[in-house]
Amino acid sequence: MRYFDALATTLHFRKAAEMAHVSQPALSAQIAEMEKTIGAQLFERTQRSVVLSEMGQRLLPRIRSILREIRSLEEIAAQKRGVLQARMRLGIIPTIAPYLVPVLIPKLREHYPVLKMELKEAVTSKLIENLRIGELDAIVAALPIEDDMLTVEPVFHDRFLIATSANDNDVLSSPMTQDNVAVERLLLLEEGHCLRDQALAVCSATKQRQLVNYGATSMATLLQMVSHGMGLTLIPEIAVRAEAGHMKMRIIPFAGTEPRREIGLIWRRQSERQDDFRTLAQCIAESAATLRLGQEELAELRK
Amino acid sequence: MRYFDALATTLHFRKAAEMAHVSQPALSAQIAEMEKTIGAQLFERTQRSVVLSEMGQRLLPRIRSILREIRSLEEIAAQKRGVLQARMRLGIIPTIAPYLVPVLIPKLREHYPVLKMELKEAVTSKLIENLRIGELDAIVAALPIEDDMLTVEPVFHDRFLIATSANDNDVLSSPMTQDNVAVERLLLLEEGHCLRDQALAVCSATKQRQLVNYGATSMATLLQMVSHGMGLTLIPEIAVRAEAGHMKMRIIPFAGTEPRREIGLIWRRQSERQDDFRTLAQCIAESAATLRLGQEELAELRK
DNA sequence: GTGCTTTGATAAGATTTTCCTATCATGTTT
DNA sequence: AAACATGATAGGAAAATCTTATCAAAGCAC
Repeated sequence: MRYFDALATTLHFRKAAEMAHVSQPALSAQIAEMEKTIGAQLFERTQRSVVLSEMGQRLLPRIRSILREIRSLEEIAAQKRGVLQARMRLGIIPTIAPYLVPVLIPKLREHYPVLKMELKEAVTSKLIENLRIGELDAIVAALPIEDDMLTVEPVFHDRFLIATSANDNDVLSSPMTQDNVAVERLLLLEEGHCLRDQALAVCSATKQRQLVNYGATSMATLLQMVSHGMGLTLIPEIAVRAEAGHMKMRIIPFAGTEPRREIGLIWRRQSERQDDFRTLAQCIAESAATLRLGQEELAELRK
Repeated sequence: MRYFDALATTLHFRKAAEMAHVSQPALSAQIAEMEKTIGAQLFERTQRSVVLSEMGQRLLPRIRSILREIRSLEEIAAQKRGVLQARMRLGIIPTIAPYLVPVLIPKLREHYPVLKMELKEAVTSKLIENLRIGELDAIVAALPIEDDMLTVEPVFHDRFLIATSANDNDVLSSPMTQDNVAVERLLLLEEGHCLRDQALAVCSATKQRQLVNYGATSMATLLQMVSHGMGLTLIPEIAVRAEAGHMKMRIIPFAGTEPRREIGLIWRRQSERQDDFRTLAQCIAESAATLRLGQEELAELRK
């Protein structure tokens, strides 16, 4: 049934097989087997395309419903054991994971030693896909996320600061505002990262043509570039201590209203593990709080 | 899940294994496996008894619902192919099967050559059990049957006649009524057959103490006994031609209002194969009609 | 057309799962 | 005490499922 669901979703044997984590022949065989026992075609394979047959259309909602019920069953079972006692598969976006995880995991280990955490790092769109198909139980990502299937719980705010080279004294001359960011020197993450879009939104969108078009693959490489004087970038507060500590860099807060991103925990609306998620959200909020910078720290980073 | 359902029903490993058609160790292992993956006890095994744990109670309705949905899925698939195209597992009580089947099967074969009929012969209570747990799709039995899970469709009436030895001339002296049946000579089927109870109901219940307590295992043996002068019995009309034809026997209709049984087709209320069942009921009615006796035939049998 | 890519089906062999028979341990009944 | 009933365990067989490798057909580039 999972294979049927996947194939009905993708209408493509290979992609469905990938989604179901099996080889394409295995999926083919199972679909063929299913059609045999049912005694009718479920999919019409015209050349070049796969389409649901009438029978397939009729059965699809039922099968989806069954799969949903089974998943809910698993969740109830997990829930029954107590808060955060069952395996939790958590997705985290790459601009949060490396900073949050080292704080969150020990904290969880301390309070919930039985909990098995499985982590996955990917960009928001991938995580949402994984969440929807039930391969993840929850994800940590930047808001807003709007999706009827999902419940979104805001967890903490993460302000943006400017990271630039230690030699760069220009940024000290006047208070840093969103308008006077030197966009022509702005370095960004590669496409797909929400932080890239947020950075563009923060800095005045009018000058975007002048962008340096590079696209770093991670926060760490991006800041490596910054520290080597190749430009400046927005850095989320939670990343500062980990990244700026051992690099020659200057970190400048914005003047006035500081731009920030809101980070939330997201799960499937019909999930039965509400308590788990609320508890987890609380832990994440506490972990994030420890990553916030004090005044002295900020002054030091400003050099 | 089927095993879980069976065990929750029987609260007994052996009986559950039997119901699920597997060996007891197989069921034990699967339940143990299920408890392991869920991480909690599903059943509490105190000495001498098996009880659903709280977790088990919580999961039971969900699992039943899933099993029900899966069965409904199969039925929809079967139905979609057209009327009476999918395997039909039919249960028939022993006092009908041997007479109806030889007429019904050829008829079905003619009109629905693709149909695969699987027949099972057992007493009503066994058939109902099998129907409820989904091992049969429908049953043919004597009414009344009252069960919230089931739908009952009356199909035909089958009157009772008196069968006695060919030498027995007493029965010819006066018109045969329900009151003057020689109950002390009445032979019956063994316990469990509904025909036994019906025969007792037909003949005045006041004299039941005088019963010959034998209990034949089948209509054929019963009539064998009758033809050897060991007594008399009630014979359903549909059985007469097959049984009385080659035996020395006298068949006498009741005078006045003839006692009869009503035969119905019964299926699970939630089954999706309504059309199949209506069609099948029609075929059964037609088959039964061919077993009805004509006037001349009756006269001949009276000798 | 000839080669190249894509797509789903097929084949063969390995792996995993599930099952069955036989047996055991424990408590119950006679 | 002996026979019985009940669920767990062990060992090996059977069945289902998966993976890799390969194929055939169709679309596409040249």
